[in-house]
Amino acid sequence: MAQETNMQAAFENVMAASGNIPPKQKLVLAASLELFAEQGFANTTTKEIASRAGVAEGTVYKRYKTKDALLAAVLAPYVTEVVPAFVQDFAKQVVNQPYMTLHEMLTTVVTDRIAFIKGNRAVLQVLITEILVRSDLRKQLTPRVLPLLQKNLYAVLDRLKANAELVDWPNDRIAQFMIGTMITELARSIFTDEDLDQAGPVLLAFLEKGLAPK
Amino acid sequence: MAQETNMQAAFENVMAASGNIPPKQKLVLAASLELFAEQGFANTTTKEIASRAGVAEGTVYKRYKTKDALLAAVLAPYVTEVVPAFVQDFAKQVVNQPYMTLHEMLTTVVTDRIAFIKGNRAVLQVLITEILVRSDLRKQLTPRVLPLLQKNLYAVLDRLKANAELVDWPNDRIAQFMIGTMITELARSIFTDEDLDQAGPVLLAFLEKGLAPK
DNA sequence: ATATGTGGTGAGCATTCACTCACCTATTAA
DNA sequence: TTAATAGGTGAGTGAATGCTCACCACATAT
Repeated sequence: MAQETNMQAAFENVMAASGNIPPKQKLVLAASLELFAEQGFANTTTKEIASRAGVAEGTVYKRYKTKDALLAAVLAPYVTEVVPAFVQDFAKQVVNQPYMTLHEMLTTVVTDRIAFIKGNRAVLQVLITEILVRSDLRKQLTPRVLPLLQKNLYAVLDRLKANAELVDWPNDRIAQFMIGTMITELARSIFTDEDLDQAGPVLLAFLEKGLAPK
Repeated sequence: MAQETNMQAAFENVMAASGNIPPKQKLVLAASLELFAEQGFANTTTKEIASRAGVAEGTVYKRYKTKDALLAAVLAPYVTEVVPAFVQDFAKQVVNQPYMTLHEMLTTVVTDRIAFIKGNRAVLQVLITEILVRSDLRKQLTPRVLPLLQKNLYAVLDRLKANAELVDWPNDRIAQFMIGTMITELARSIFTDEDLDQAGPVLLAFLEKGLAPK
């Protein structure tokens, strides 16, 4: 499917952007992400990171001057590249197709996002945790994500509402339910460690019914 | 409304149980909760707690021997008292009323939970954050909450399904959507700092439509 | 050959922080 | 009056941890 291909392209962009990074530094990044997801950022020591990456502690600090910079380096590509690419990708698929139905749109969103969650459980878990803990990160992220939603998603929602295909609620509420429902699936996978393959149709049906006009 | 009264009773139980606690220790608990919610558990020092509570650092350790014990003391009453009382309270209202419709049940749940979220934003934020970070807490909590849901909520769901009032999905999926949708409202309030007063009807409508039979 | 730069190392430093302890005060018990 | 107990204090401590730095290895340029 086209959306999956494009999403993978977003990943590969990140990987390509980290092409200049020497191999041991990649190990450091990978170990950081793993440990942050397992134990949380604050409960992870740089010594642990070094040991899991199989490098000396000095190596951890060679490129990333502080532990915070390391967290930023792990999350930044997702915030500045993957998520925007993801949203704009969605836009390309959906915005320019004026006859797309609610069902078709939700199918796209759900399919896409489930694949995304599957491929990024660890990063997403770290990101959500740190968003809850660090109010500065919250304030940094909001102006980056909100306009993207407004310019891409909201236009589609307005059109569907005009066609009486979508319930007449404020766009932020509808986005809340769409994104929130997807995140319940992430939460489920964190709790149960179960795979997400079966989830698609149910999530889709729940959203489609819940967001149908009255 | 009856459910709100009962829920307040649950709060008061906690407060009453902490009746033996000397006043300065209550200040310590209150300051801990505030700071944990603002900065996260790991980013909060015992010196900060002491200073916000207006006591000496030794006082913090008089009753609670470790910082972890302090976190437990803050969360425990909610895990062992408030949440179970809350669920069983729900049971009393709903389980024994065989003619209750989906609409009535969801009204109860949504009304109740919104009030609960409003009154417990801080604790819930700390609880969710720590659940994401500490896998041990996750494993400790699951066997305490799951049976409660199964014995109380699931019975009602089964009956509604039998009456063809509720969509025929597994109970855990339905619970996921119910709880998840409520949590999206908590997330919204964390992001926007907006009050939750207006949310009730929309959440209710979304759930009711989403969970209606096909 | 020499110099320069990049990536890597790990012992060690400075600081922070959870936690302790000897002491104080006040209330209750004997 | 004395003893005992409980709550409170804050300077002090040891361990942990983020971070540095002098040094090494190797490649490329001069």
